Parts: sequence; structure tokens; C-alpha cells
Amino acid sequence: MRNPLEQELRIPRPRRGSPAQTRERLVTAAAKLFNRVGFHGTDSNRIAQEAGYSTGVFYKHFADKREIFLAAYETWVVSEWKAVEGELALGGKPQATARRLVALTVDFHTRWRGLRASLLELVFTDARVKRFYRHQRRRQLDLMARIRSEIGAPPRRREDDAIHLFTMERTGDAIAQGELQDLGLDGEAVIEALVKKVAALLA
Amino acid sequence: MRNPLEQELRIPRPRRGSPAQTRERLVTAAAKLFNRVGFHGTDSNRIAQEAGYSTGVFYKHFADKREIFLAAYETWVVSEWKAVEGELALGGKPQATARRLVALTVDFHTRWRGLRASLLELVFTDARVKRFYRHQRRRQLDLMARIRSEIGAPPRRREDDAIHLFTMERTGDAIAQGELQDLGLDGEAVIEALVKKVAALLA
Amino acid sequence: MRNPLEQELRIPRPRRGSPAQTRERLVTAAAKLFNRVGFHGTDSNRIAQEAGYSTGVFYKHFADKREIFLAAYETWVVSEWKAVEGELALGGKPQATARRLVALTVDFHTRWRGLRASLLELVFTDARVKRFYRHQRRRQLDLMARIRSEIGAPPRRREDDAIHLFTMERTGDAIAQGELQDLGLDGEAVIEALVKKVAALLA
Amino acid sequence: MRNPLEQELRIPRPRRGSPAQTRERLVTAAAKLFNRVGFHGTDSNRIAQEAGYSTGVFYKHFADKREIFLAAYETWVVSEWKAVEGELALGGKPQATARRLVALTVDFHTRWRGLRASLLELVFTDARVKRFYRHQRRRQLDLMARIRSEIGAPPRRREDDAIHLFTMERTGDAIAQGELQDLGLDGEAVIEALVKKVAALLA
DNA sequence: CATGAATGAGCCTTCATTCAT
DNA sequence: AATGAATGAAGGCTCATTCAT
Repeated sequence: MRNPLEQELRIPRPRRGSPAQTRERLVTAAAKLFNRVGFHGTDSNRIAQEAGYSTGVFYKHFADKREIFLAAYETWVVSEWKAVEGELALGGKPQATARRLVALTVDFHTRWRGLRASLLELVFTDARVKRFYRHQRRRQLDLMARIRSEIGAPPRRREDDAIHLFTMERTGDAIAQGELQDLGLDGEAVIEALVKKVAALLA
Repeated sequence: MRNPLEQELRIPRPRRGSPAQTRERLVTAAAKLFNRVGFHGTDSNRIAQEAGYSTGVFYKHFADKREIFLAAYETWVVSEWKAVEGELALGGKPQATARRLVALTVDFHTRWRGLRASLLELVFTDARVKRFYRHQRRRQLDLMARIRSEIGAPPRRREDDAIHLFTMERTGDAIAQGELQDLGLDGEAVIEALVKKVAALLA
Repeated sequence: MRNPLEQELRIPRPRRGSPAQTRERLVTAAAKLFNRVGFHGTDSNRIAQEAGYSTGVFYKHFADKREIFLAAYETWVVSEWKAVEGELALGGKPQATARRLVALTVDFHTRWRGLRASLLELVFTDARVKRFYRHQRRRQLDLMARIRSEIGAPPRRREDDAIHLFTMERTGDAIAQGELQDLGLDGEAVIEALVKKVAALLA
Repeated sequence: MRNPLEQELRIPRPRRGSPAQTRERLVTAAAKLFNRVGFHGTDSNRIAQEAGYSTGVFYKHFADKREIFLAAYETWVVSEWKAVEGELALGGKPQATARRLVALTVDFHTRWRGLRASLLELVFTDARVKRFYRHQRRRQLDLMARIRSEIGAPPRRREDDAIHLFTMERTGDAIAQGELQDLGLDGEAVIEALVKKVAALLA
């Protein structure tokens, strides 16, 4: 509590609720902090505080900070998958679908930029995070193969799909982190290029 | 004093040497540790110890841990640039050059995998690291433009070059972190694909 | 919520009962835990859980953990006194009575070993526990004097009785804590020696 | 730091010294606190503070509170053994030696009363403490046997020696903890009785 | 009477950093 | 230039205790 005013301003939250609700609030607060100051800049007491609770609740729901990171990560992943599937379900021309998918990716990478910034280190450091991360990649690859078979597109090597995903991911981060802007590059042009790549896969 | 053995095993002290030498040893030790356990997993006392010095030396050469990270980062970057320029100077067919460049990238990403894993978070967290990182990207883009003009290749948008760099970087990390292996993908195939991409730029 | 299994295994709730019954169940649970992991190793939430109640019940019946310790201690003391009086009432030859008394002491010290292990520290730390402990000693000394007068044995100094009690107590603990066994001593021989001492007082 | 004045009054200690000196100061401070408020009443930051150091030093010398307890315990044991051997070396009539030994025991038990109060619980709780405690007992039994053989006294069962040690130990604690006084018993009479017991073993 | 979510003081521990020698 | 003991802020985590339902 660096700033004593902060305390006064904090919105008092209901002191009781279902464990699931509390857990969810904690995860939301954690995600917010991770996205603001990264994993290592976030402290567990602060997470509880930010969620409107006192210190102790945190450990009623999570064994440690890694665990809530994983939960926040999962929240993001689940919502992103849902959004992706929503876009795919909409159908339409490949070009339009691609544009929506890229916009969605950029949007998610932007909203989760802090958590994403910490992700690689945690994947490197923490076995559970790594496992989950790998699992997502597998799902992404599976989805790509499935879509292709559904639309009757010619098969493609999983290796090429992986490279595509790496490109999307890293470029999405670059946009989210303001790298293009810092380098005086045209964000729209980059997005257009991505859209073209994705559209090619959907044709 | 938990582990008395540690003391025995301690690297013999290279007491007294030129400041530059000391600094270099510290950076080498830091890089080694960063690459083994990441930035946050590295203890600054341990860096000095690993370099064969006592705790205090560290702060005679670096203001803080961030600064030595930056120095280690710079070491890597400088050596990578040197290597890249060496490869380019060799000339030869685009295909062969591309292959060597990709091999080099994979090699560097592998050797610096721990530092790289921490890099994104530090770019997000630390202004100095960010500035340096951006600077490197600019140099990379400049180099790409220069090469093209030297070999008389048609000009290309900087935005597309950026995407290319993102792809190379992220894929290099994936290989270095064992992601392809974990996913049962064929590393050689991925490398071939990268080689093709790079070769196309050199033609 | 670390271990979801724990919840499954939880003792079924004996909801609703007379206050006295609830209290008794709590004390029993507390005694069990104290004897397993000592006073400081016992979690007050756990006591209620072990008794089949929810956290809050505990503080409806006891002001704090010290108080339930005192209650458990009292339970033990009461039952031990009852047992001692039972043995004494049986009459019989001094030798036989002594043997039964020693067996009883060893038995009680064994069953209450964890609580006993914490007792000295609490006597040192907590005034209420100390007062109660002192009170028991006084009762023991009084009983010894009374028995002697009843059987017409020659009077004896209270100081010598006290030493006798210290010997019995500490030796009982040693047996209960497995000290004799750990030292390769013959437990039976020790018990015989105690029996002889007690018998001498009853003659 | 319950009492802010305490800080003002604290004697500033030299900020540097040999590790051995620091360690010793920490152990001394720990012993002091253990003896005042028991093991569980002592906090590790406070130990460092009491020794005139800051928080961190503690963990440079001890892995945790248990470890420094063991060290303090060892300090006591070593000094007590030295004192016992000193007394025995003095020779003299059994009666006089016994008197000095008993005085010494009472003195040590008094000075280490808080640590002793926590000892039983830690022996129950902590394997290392238990091992050390058992080791001391074995040494005591060995010493008793040795003395007897030296003075040509008739051999005696180790079991009986053990009971003697239990009596001495527990009675010593009772005196140290003020139990006799609280019960209105004559401390001198108790001491006389102990002296007689010890003298009998030395004859 | 019982529940169990929530509290929050406070202990334990780490580690980047300082500074007397 | 080097040493390494010492610092102390900062977090991590626990658990006795409270209280709204």
C-alpha cells in the first residue's frame, strides 16, 4: 500500500460469497495485475486486496502465485478459444473471417499483454505452465487441421502450421506491446499482411 | 552457510585483474546463470561467486541486476551480429547463406534460451531493456534493407521484414525451448521452411 | 481447498445436538490432535473439522485454543484420577495395587503423550494452565497423605512425596515417548523398579 | 517491536565480526529469548535484533528456528557437561561432590528453564532434537557407569540409572519453574533429598 | 445452534544492495 | 580492486479468530 489514499478509494466488495465467486474475483484481480505489472511485479497479498479481500483468502483458493497465474492463463485461453470458435462459426468469406480472427488475436494479445510478457519465462521456469502451454499449442494445431479438412482445403504439414502460429503469436505480441509504433511501422499494413496469411489458410 | 560443500567447490578466485577483465567475467557468469535459471531465478550474489569473485564486486561494475542483464544481452547481440555479418560476408548461393543463417539463429537462441525466456518480461518491465531491444530491431530492419539494396533485390516494405523477423525469432525460440520436440514435430522440416523463407529474401 | 480429497473424507456432520455433546466432541477431537501433533501442531479449524463440525463452532464453546487445551487436559486428569481411585478401591496387597497403579500411569502417559509433550511449555507460557497443573499436584500430594493415614502408614514429608511424583511422571513420559526403547533399556525392569517404589509407599 | 522504546534502548553492536562471533551472538540471543518466552514465543527476526543484527543474518547462519534451538540446546549441554566434569574432577567426599552436583543441576535448570520447557515438545516434534536428546541421555548413562567403575562401586543396572536421571531432571525442572515454591514445599529439603540420592551413587 | 467464508496480524524467508575493512 | 558480513525492505504464507448468513 504505497499510497494510503488507495485504501480509501477502494471499492468495498461484499464480504461473503460463494467460493467460486471469490475464486473468480481473485483470478480477475490477478489477471489485471499481471497485465499491468507482470508476474514478478505482482504480489499475492495485493491480488487479494485488489479483489476486495484480505490477505488470507488467496491461500484458501490457490497454493501459490504460480497456481493463480495458471488459472488466469486458463481464463484467457478459454475465452480466446471461445471467441475464435465464435468467429469461425460465423462463416462468411475467408477474407472476412481472417480479418475478424486477426482482429481478435490482436485484441486478446493487447488485453493480456502483461501476462503474455511473463508467459515465456514461466514456461521456461515452471513445469505446470509449460505443460499447459504445450497443450494449447497442440489444440491450435488440431484446430487448424480440422478446419482444413472441413473446408476441403488441401492438407498441410503440421510443421508449417506451427510456423504460422509462431508468426501470429509473435506479431500479435509486437502489436500489443507497441513495438510497431515504436519503430514507426504501419500497424495497419502489418495487420493486412497477417490477414492475407490467415485467409490463405481458409481458402 | 547451509551447505559446507559449496564452499569447497567454489571457483578459485582470480583476484586482481583489470577492471575490464573482471567485468567480462561477471557478464559471462551472469549470462550462464540467466540461461540456466532465467533472470528472476538468478541471485546477484551468486553471479559474483560464479565468476570467482566476492559479493561486493558486482556492484562495483553494475548498478543493479537489470544492468548486468542488459550487458549480457548486449554480449549476445554483439556476438550474434558479428556472426551474422560473418556469414553474409562469406557470400555464396542464397540457399547456402540462408541455411547458415538459420543454423546460426537456432544456435544462438539455444545457447541464450534462458536469457531469451526472460527477455520479453524485461522488455515489458524495464525501460532500458525495452529501448535496447527496440534498437536491435531497428538495426535488423536496416540490415535487411541494406542487403537488399546491395544485392539489387527489389525493395520490400519494412513491415514485411518485421513480420519475417518475428517469425524467425519466435520459431528460433520454439526450437531452442524444445517446443517442436514436445509436440512431436519434425525440427528439420521447420528449419527447412525457415531456410526457404530466408533464401527468398536473399535472391 | 488444496486437497479435494480431504473434503470427501470429512467426517459426516453430527449436526444439532446438545451443547454439552458438541463440546465433548470438540474436546475429544482436540485431545486426539494434540496427542498426535502436539499443541502447536494443531490447527484450531482442524479441531472442529475433526469433530465433525464447522470452523465457527469451536469459538462458540471455547475462547481460544488454550482453553480447549485446558479442557482436554482436564479430561485426561479427571479420567486418570477416576482410574487411580478405582484401583485404590480394589484394595488387595500393596504389591498388586502398586503394579496396577504403575500400569495405569504408563497407559495414561502413553495415550496422552502428545498433550503431555506440550504441557511443560504451556505451564511455562500460560498462567491458567500453570494454575491447573499446580492444582493437580496439590491433589496428588493430598491423596498420598490421605492414603498413608488411612492405611496407618508412618507419615512422610510432602517433599519426599513430591520427588516420588516427579519420578513417576518423568519415567512415565520416558516410557510413553519410547525413550527406554531408543536407549536399548529394558522397559519391564524399569516398570518393576517403579512398582517397588509405589509398593513401598502403600505398605 | 511491541514497545518502540525498546529500540532506543538497544545497545548498538559492532556491525562486523567473524562469522563465528556472529553465530555465537545469535545463539546467545536465541537462548535468552527461548528462556524468556519459550521456543514458540520467539521469532527469528527478533533473535537477530536481540543479538544486535538485522533480520537477514539469521538465515546466513541457520536454516530455521529449529536449527538455532538445537545450537542453543547444544551450548547448554556442552557447558553443563563441562561443569559436571569440573565438579567430578575436584574429588572430595561423596557427600560434598553430590551437593555440588545437585547445586549445579539446579542452577543449570534454572538458567535454561524456558528452553527446557520447550524441549519436550520439540523432542516429540522434531527428529533432530530427539536424536540429540537421546544422545545426551546415553552419554549420561555412560558417565554414570564409568564413574562407578572408577570408584570401585558395585555395578548397577542401567535401568536404575535411567530412573535416577529422570528424577534428577524432573525435580530440577520443578525447582527451576518454581513448582516447589508454589506448592509451599521446602526447596532445601528437596535438595537435601537429591543430594542424598546422588551421594549414594558416589559411595 | 451451526456454518464456513473472510479476516489480518504476524511470522518466516529471501535477496538485491551497501559498506567497513 | 576486492572482500564478504551485514542490511532491511519486501513478500510469501499461516492460522487463530470473527461474523454475516
